[in-house]
Amino acid sequence: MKQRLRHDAIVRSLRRNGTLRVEELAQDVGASRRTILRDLSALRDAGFVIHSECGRGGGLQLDPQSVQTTARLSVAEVFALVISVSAMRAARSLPFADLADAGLARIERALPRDKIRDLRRLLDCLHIGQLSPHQDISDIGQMDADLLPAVEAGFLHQHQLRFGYRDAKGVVTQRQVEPQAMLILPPLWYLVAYDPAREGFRHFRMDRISAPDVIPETSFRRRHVPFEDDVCPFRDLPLQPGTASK
Amino acid sequence: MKQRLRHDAIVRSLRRNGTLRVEELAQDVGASRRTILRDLSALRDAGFVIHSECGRGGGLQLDPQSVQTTARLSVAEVFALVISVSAMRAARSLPFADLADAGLARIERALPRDKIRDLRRLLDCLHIGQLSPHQDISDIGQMDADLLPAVEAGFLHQHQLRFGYRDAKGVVTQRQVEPQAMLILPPLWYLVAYDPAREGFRHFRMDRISAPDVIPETSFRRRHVPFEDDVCPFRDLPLQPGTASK
DNA sequence: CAAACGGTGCCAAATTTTGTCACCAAAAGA
DNA sequence: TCTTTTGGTGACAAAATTTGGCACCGTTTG
Repeated sequence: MKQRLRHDAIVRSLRRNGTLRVEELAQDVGASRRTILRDLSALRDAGFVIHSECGRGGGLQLDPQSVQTTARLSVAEVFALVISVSAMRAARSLPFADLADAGLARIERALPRDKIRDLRRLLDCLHIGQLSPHQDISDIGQMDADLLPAVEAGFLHQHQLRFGYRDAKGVVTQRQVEPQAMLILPPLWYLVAYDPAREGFRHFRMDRISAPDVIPETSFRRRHVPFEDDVCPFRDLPLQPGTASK
Repeated sequence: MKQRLRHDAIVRSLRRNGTLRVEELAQDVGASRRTILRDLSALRDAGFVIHSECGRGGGLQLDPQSVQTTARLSVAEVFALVISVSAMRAARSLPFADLADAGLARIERALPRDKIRDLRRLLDCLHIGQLSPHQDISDIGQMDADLLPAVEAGFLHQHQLRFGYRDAKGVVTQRQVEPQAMLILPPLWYLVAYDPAREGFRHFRMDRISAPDVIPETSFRRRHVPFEDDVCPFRDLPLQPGTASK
């Protein structure tokens, strides 16, 4: 049997049986005592907490808190998760915030270095505030599936975005703008951008943007965005406590 | 060099160099052409999208969208992530919902089977609604760190919970109840439980619960919880679209 | 057609993993 | 104190897996 599979089998067996002796475990997964001991060492290296006691009545016990899963995530998925959970925390509706943060931190640590930098830069662009109670939110639409990648590319490579925008009256106009920030006024998300043609900042509701497109030839500098007083940058919220430690 | 490490090296090299021929890649990571081809096959199995073109000017190219991370998460962390992102989606403030869901689905698939069942049962206990605008939310406190594991154990094993509860006037009473559901009225979270001593259902704000404790000897049956009309079970929301497919 | 390139099957050589055995350390009884 | 039980380590040969080399196939491009 392959090493990896046996490791999984050991974890399963320990979880099922509570406490086991090495001999029993060896018989259970069909491997020798020595191999089991080697595997235990590897599993402990991998982060599983396995208590063991010598002598009569001794045995092995897997700390149920340490049962782990390995999941493969694409970078875009990680971004989405981080931003979603961060927004959740920002909205202060979060009894599981610490645990979720710990999970995020672990996911984040697993990212390649340059992607971590990208993620930080994206989070730098995020701001959050309170929606005015007078705002009409009855017509929230679906966001364009291509919007996230486009906005992401726009932010990270400082490229202008072109898209169609349908305003509150339903009139669609073509825009070409410099993306400067994203603003969350739950439950609405806005793209805050500088429009060179109109020489000023504009807020675009993200569910009203259609057919977004990155213009690779373009480039621009980041500007100071004039936010309202009650808008707070995401990075000022205490995020990912796990990243600092270790 | 170990297989796993070489696989990582291949991904790194492809990401660095954009497009490469098999020969070049082999030289880069110090392995033979045949081994590289075998590794490529394994990587594709593992979910990496690697484009290849035959003939002159051909070569390999890693789809940057598919760059993946493997993260090890504890089960509690997965629960916290799933519940957080699900709540996010329920609050309808979610431009990245689909991606985050896909990530969650992948994480969920990686869980051991019985833990998936536990997760489903936990989600079954979750309900969400709208907080009345008259509610005073100025005194939201920190949730007890022991509460989540206790509530989880209570739900999953049908054990009663004992805890101290501080009501709106600041008076603390001892309770021993049957946990029946969790109710989210953003930004507040409530434990909905049946109190046998008082013969009725009670809502407990989770940030006002202290010193929670599971009473393992006890057991109870699930009851039909009388919810308000605007309260909706979590499971009725379209969750984890990825889990159904495949 | 020939050359450049990715991809596959096969098999012996290289490498890693496994099992056996001897032995140590700690805990629990007798 | 002595014996038994049980986790843990080192060494080494046997077993299993991985690797490299080779021949060969299919596709694309000039």
